[in-house]
Amino acid sequence: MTDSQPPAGAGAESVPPLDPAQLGTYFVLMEAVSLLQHQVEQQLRAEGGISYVQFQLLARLAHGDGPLTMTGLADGVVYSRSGLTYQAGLLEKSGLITRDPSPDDDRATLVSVTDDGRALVDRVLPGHVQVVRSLLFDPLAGDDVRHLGDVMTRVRDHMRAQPPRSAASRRRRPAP
Amino acid sequence: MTDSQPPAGAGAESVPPLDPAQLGTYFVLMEAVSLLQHQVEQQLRAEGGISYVQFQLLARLAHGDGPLTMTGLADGVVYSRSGLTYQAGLLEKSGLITRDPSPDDDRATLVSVTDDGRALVDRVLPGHVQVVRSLLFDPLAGDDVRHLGDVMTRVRDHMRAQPPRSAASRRRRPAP
DNA sequence: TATTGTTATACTCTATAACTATA
DNA sequence: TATAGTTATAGAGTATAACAATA
Repeated sequence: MTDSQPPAGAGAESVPPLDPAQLGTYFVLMEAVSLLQHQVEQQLRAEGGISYVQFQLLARLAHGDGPLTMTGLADGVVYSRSGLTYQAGLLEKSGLITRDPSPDDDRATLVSVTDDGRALVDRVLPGHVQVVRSLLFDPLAGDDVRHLGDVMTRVRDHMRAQPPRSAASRRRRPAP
Repeated sequence: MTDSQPPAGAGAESVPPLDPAQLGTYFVLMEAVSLLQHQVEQQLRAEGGISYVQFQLLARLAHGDGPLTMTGLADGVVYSRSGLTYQAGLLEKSGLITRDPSPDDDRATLVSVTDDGRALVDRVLPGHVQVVRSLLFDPLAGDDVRHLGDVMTRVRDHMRAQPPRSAASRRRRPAP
């Protein structure tokens, strides 16, 4: 945020580059989380036969108060309606969730975890926690954890506040 | 959520749960980065027709000193050999990289960026930087950025130092 | 024997568009 | 007209195993 240099190569000169600290932080953040994601996926697949997306959906239902609508469940986990329908279909087929019509809104579907679903989360969680602890928290001090949580919460909230670029926006039809 | 309870359902009682701060930090980290990844993918796809993986490969070659072997290029970006061959095939078909036999090691392939590849990186970078800045760095102070970079560097290095669970390890053949 | 890279194949996942039904 | 959800379908990506060639 000090002085801005013009970009070196081609491109819009209206966009100042990131300073080196920012660029490095961005790349290492993406790299570290990518590695973490990969290991976590391995653990979940090996011990529970589920993906991280499915784990998130189950965990959200298992730790929440009650059933969620499909839309409520999708929030932040899946970026298209059909994607959630697909995942919910798999989970339902495996007997981990149920889908029932909502009494309040006849358009909506209420999703609930089954006992099997809860059991699966419980079965997978210890190993999951172990992986996360040994990979993510092992090299961090308590202060680091708090600060990381604080920082990423701000980032998350900031992104959530932004109008999503392509979430609910319907595409305008070009003239046929 | 104050005192730690023993795991309710099935599972290993030898694995203590994460404390709430750790669990929250883990989830918000994954969520925020997932949102960021998604937006970044959109930008790269829209402005350059490439995925983030492809962008990483090109950027690594464009900012590095010279050609890399396939194995060197894969490092941390792709988790299977065939995955890299696939991506390299796409990039080569698009004229963004070239693959040539290595003079040093006749088994190896040396990958280089073409001028088109560099041009693409240059063309895409301003928008990329803009997205990253507005989504990730906007809500952060300079100290936050440094600390985040420091923390994630430690995490990355720690994960790299761990013996990878399934990277180069050959599967042992079960008795036939 | 170990390593580098490719191929074939199967599978998972995602997203777009069209559709139904309800608010 | 807008929203909730499903379906069909197509495309991108990944991983495993088998393979060839070189170290």
